[in-house]
Amino acid sequence: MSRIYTPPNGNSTPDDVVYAHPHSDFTNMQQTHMGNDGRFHNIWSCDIAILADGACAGNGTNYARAGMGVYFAPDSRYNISEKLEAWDGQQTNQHAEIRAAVLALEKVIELVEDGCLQTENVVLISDSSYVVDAMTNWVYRWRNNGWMNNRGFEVTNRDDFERLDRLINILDDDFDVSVRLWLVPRCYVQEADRLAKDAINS
Amino acid sequence: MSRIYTPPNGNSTPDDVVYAHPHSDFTNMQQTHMGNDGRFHNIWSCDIAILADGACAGNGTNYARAGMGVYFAPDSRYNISEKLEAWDGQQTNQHAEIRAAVLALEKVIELVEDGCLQTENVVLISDSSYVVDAMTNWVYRWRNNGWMNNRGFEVTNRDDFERLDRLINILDDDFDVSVRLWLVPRCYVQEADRLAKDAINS
RNA sequence: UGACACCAGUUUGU
DNA sequence: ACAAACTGGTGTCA
Repeated sequence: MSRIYTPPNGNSTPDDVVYAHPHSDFTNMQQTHMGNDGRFHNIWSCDIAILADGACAGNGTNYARAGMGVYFAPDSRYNISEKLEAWDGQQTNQHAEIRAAVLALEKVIELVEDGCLQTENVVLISDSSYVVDAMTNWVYRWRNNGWMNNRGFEVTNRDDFERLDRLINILDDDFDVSVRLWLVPRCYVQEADRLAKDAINS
Repeated sequence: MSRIYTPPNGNSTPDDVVYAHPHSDFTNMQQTHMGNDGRFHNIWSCDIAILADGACAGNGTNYARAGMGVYFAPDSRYNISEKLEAWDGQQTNQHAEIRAAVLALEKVIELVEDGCLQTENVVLISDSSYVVDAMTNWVYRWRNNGWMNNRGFEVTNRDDFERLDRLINILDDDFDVSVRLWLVPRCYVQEADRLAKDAINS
């Protein structure tokens, strides 16, 4: 199945589609359930949408600092605001964008394994055509050509792209969760952007 | 004589060589002279350097639009900014690059015939190895093999290559002007690039 | 296979 | 206004 998410109405925005969906907000959930860790969690059996965004202060300079934001819902305990550690790869905007998507799907797997989330469809929302195009178009070529870009060099951030690709396949194969990506304008991922920037300034 | 220009110091750039040369700037010229057209022109007796560049918006698409830029000096009246007309051949980057060189040398001949330029050495500066290699290497074979490329097909843009080749020979034979070509990185032909792009967006 | 151009698009920043 | 980080493509030759 296609990894591209297309909203029911072609012109729909996340505001229309996600927030109109009663199941998109974890925090409004009243039902709780004791998870494998002995703590109470909300239980979901629904389609969910997640915002992922990266930020990088001083991008392109040698003092760049990158961070990732993953947003499930207002004040959700599952939201992520994480710095990209200096030892953990290049401090670039692109790297942060990919890594945000990775964190989002890793969290989904964690929640599903924990039993506190039951879902069949995840929509990963990003404003990065770099990430969305990579996972919906380019990756199929890359898998066949040894991850080479048009200029004959190895694809930058290959490790994280492979990781993201693998996560999508694992969710599909092992958990029956189909992940699709939705490319949206910047203004619709502000909550995740906030979380990414907060991580940088902490 | 070789058509390749090699700067005195192998690592020199146009910035080093051209702009350090006091005669490279038409606009600083104080002496004027009435030309054949009854108008006043600057008179030169010097070696000159000219930047030529082509641009092509949407190159490779069916809505491509190409333009040429020729740069003598800041705000020189001799600078050229010209669109490649639709009826005047293929709208491609390569075509524009060659045509820019053609326009430059046609302008030189015009100025020399007008008597407003006296020169023995012209350096035509381009960032196109396609054009420079063609005029400094490949053309000698092409003249002997009926303008065939390696794959046995006729050389693309043959007409303009022949025209350019002829201009160089005419300048040499009829005007005692030796033309040499200098291949430089993109960043050194920005002024001509600007003129080419301006032509497209007009 | 190599090289030089010419573009298209997105994000991140100062 | 500038630049960096990234991808995709064509135009052409050897």
